[in-house]
Amino acid sequence: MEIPSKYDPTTTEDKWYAYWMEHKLFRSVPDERKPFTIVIPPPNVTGVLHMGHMLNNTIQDLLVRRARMRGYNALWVPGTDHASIATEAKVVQKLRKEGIKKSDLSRDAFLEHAWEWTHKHGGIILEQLKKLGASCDWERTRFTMDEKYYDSVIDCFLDLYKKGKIYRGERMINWDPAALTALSDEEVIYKEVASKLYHVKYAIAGSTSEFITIATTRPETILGDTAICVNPKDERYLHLHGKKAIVPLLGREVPIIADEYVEMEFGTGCLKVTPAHDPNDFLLGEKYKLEVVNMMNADGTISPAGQLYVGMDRFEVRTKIVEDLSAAGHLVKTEEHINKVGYSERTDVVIEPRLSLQWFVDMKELSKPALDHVMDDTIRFFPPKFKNAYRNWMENIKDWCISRQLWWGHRIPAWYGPDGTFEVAKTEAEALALFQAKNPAITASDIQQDPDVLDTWFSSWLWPISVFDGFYKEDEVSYYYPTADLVTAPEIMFFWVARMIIAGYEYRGTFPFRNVYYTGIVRDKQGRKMSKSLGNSPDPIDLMAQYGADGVRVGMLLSSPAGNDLLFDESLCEQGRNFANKIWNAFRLVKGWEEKVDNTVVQPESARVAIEWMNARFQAVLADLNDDYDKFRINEALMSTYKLVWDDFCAWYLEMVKPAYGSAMDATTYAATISIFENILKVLHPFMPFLTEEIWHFISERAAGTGSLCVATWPEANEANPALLGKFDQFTEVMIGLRNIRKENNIPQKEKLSMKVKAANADTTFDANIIHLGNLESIEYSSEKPSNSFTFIVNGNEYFVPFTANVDVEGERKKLTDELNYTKGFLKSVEAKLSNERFVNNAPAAVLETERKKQSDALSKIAMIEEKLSTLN
RNA sequence: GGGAGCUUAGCUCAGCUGGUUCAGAGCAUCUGCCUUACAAGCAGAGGGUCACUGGUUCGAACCCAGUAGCUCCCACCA
Repeated sequence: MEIPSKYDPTTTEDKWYAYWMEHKLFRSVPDERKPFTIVIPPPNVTGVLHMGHMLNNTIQDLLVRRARMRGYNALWVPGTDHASIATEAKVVQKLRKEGIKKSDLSRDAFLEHAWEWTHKHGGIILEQLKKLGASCDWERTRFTMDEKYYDSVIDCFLDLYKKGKIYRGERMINWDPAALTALSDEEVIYKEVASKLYHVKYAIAGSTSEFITIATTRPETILGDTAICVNPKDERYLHLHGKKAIVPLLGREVPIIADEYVEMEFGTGCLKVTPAHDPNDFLLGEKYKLEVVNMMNADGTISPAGQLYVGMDRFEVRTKIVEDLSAAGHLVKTEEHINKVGYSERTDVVIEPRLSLQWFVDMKELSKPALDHVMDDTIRFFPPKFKNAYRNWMENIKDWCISRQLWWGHRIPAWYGPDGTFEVAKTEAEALALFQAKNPAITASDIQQDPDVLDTWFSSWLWPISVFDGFYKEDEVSYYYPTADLVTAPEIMFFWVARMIIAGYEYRGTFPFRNVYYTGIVRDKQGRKMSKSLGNSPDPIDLMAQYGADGVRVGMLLSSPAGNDLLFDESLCEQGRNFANKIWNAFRLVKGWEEKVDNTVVQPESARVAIEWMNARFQAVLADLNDDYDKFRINEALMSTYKLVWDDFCAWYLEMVKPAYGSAMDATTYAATISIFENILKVLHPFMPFLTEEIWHFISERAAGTGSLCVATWPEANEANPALLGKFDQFTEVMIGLRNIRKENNIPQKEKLSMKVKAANADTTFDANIIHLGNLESIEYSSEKPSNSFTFIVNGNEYFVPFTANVDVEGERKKLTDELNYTKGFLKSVEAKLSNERFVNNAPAAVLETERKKQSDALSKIAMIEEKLSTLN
């Protein structure tokens, strides 16, 4: 059979993914095994795969595949999020392109479009995840608007309402004038912008000469002014307390009040108060019973209450009113000013603080267990530094505004009667019954359901429960919940992670996941966040086509410790691809031996030792690997595996057991090599599932399905034999010594050499390999020190390779002299330490001991080198 | 304004309890090799004031204080 010298992932990947699906190897149902569960952070239903997903899902797949191999009943639940505002925005945009305005459509007609869009684009991302190799149980794919899931969201609302945790209230909320909806605080992004601070003077009522000057960045809100406020301690304005000011352009008289809230140092120390359009002003308004003038419409235009500029956009008005103020002589000056302005996360328009009736969740009590159990490490954060931010947020948690003025989502189960009262109920019939209990005359046509939907996160916070229909049946949720690990981005720690923990304690009485692994942000080489608008993000599908899914997986994991941003560079994928190719070629070599196996050939000593060592080495790395996984040091686990394969297995082991060209191989060595290779494939599998599965089946016939590598048993941990590993290190040093002699003196590898050893610590374990790999005639042990030889020292043993024909004796002398000088310098530093009385008196015995050993070793080495120098002639 | 974190080789980062894993890894670079698994490879080599300043200690990349720079999170200074 001819195997190509380069690994070709394209056909392999599709073949094995189909195989895994066909044999339902990712399927999980409860059984007697211990469960290991991961729920996917559901991507937006109409989203496409980006690099962040790649990183995130590669890690999840890695964890779940390893757990599966370790005998857990491993389940990775996939699904998508309806992403109410994001999806609705996309649908609105698409309709606009077709010349349809949302406002022209009925709710039902709009939802029909939205579902159509969802069915068309929904699940693309899940198909893309399959390309990556994601081992999800696809039969369980959930959507946050599935019928049952929808029900659980509504039931959760009803439950919290009954518990008095949900209330409706008029609050200052963040209003998105483009999407025409309220946003939670977390959906507002503050950006520093260069703006202007306008100083505007207001006349004092009853005086023609007196003025008071305020400073504002939003002059258009002057239309909503109902007071002027100064600090009571501010001596500049004492004389104005209790007087009234006249709002420019409008001529409205407003009170001048005094409150500590005003900073005397900022601006003029004098603040205009617009209770309807600023959260702080709103509080002042409540405190001083001020009039509330709501001068802005939902879309950011001026309302009739503003009196002037009615119907104009808020930003046009800003320009216009400044001109008018200036013309009327009210503008004192304009300063450049940097301030922070809130933008909508989704639509990127400036948020308008707006007074409105919204639904809220009272978070104070609900969140308590969620705070405590992260702080006491019941739920562990990786890296733990995020506990700080979490605590900070949880300790200052505010009520959660959960209503959104959108159509796409879970509709709020509240109905309003003709008198404005409301009832919360699961269905309209139930609501009607509640109304009729109070007033039998009310009919269905008298009541109307709240038009708003719930915040997306009000559904996704139930994800770890509701994917198992945990609100309705126990069989699955009691088995799979709490889940094992959650892999997500720190950006959604408050949006999602914290709230899932809260819901978990509220509805299951325990944590939703044991570990939270926070990935970093995938950035480009210059450290910029990858984004569509910058165009700096490669298409993951293209990448996988180019480097193979395994190559990209390795590339993603090579340099991404938890919580650290990943500076992505395609060369990482290249390295991943090269690694895949290396493994492939190791396989080709081993496969090539199969037909050379000869039962009559006796196993060479060199191979016997090599096998023993390789097994020990494997065990040592396996121990590290398991430890790295436990600590979520994913990139270190990968690097250990990388070195195990490349350095230990390929560079050393395979060379040690490789039979001479054309020679046969003994059966024992071949079998052992296959066994080692299989173990290596197992630990590689979570990183590179496709390639390893391919080789696994090339190695031998496997039972259909059950013989798949992804359900093979993770290698058992055993003693590593550290003594042998130590001897091996010594062996490699001898080999390096020999290679250097050849290299420096241009002695071809083909030329056989002989070697003599004056051994202080004779150990012949690896001699057969030294002869084999070093291409030596022999190794002779003697107490003699042969002259005219190349020499090197390893662990107190002196190695001599007699000069061959054309030798540079001077060069050899210089080399020895350099080494001598270095060793003398080293000795000097050690002796300086040892002659320091305070060191000798204070350092622990063990440290002292090693220093003394260093000293004696250096002394004997110096003696050896000097002696060798004297034998050169 | 408050908080957290970071600064170690050209790049990305390890360095866990202060001392034999103590100055490391991978990549990149340079040199020599198409050696019958692999040039997507092999054999070697160079490269660091551990941000800076001081302190503690017999001993500091590591602990403490300060300084500088960078990053992130939180917060309504108009």
